[in-house]
Amino acid sequence: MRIGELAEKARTTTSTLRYYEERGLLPQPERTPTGYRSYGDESIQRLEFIDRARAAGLTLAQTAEILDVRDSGHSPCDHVRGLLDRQLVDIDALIDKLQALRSNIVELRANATATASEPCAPESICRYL
Amino acid sequence: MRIGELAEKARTTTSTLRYYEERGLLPQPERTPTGYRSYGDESIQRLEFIDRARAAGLTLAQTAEILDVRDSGHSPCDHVRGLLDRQLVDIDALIDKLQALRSNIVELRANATATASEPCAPESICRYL
DNA sequence: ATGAACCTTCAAGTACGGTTGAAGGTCAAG
DNA sequence: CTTGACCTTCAACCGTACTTGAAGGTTCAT
Repeated sequence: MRIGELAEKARTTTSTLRYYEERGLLPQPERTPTGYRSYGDESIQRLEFIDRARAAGLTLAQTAEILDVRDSGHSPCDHVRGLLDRQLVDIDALIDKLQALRSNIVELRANATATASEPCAPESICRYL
Repeated sequence: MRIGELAEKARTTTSTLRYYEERGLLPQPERTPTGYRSYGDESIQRLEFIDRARAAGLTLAQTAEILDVRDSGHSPCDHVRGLLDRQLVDIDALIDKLQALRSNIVELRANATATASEPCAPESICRYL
């Protein structure tokens, strides 16, 4: 299978596949005599895994780590559990931060409505902020 | 006031101030005869405004827009209200997305715990994802 | 044998908000 | 008159995940 066909089957682009290879997510594939990349069907599974990892919010670097562990013959499962745990902590912190930001904006917006009739002083630039 | 003093008063760095100038958030300041930037006290107010805009999640580009309106002699308040409204919509969408991601991770993690004793098949890479 | 559609590499650009470094000029104190 | 802290410009770098473009080679159908 050449790169275009794999890209289509994995619903991505050829540039992304070359990029994944460069980042170490895909192994260097065999080449045809004229230098074209040649992939086997297992590449589709691998790309589906990468997709699931992305859906779990893992970065390409984290995903590459998991694949490295698997490629070196070990089970990456302990590592994956650890990553998922850290993901949860990080995401909760981010949500908290966004909710604080949201509260801030809601308050600013309410204040802006309440005082909409009075003009802002130029030196304050805009008192709604 | 030279750039170092302003940076200290506004709790930032000289590089950031030069960067803000380049991005159009700070006007080009007067210069001393030897080329040093020379700022008045109003620059502190302006930097505090920029800080509040950042605290409301506005980008430097949006903040520069507001300052442009004010600098051209108009009140930016209508514009600011619009920006805050859009901020709220965007942030709500982002929170929703993160909560969906969180649910996904929680489910993956629960499944990982439940099946921790069974080894993962190599071709699935890791079935926890 | 020609043209479309595919493939190759390598470099650079995208958004975001700065930071870091090099190479040099200026200011105030001792 | 020297030392150290300050200032100048310009360019390149950070992380994230790609995309875009240039310049060229290959494959396949007609």
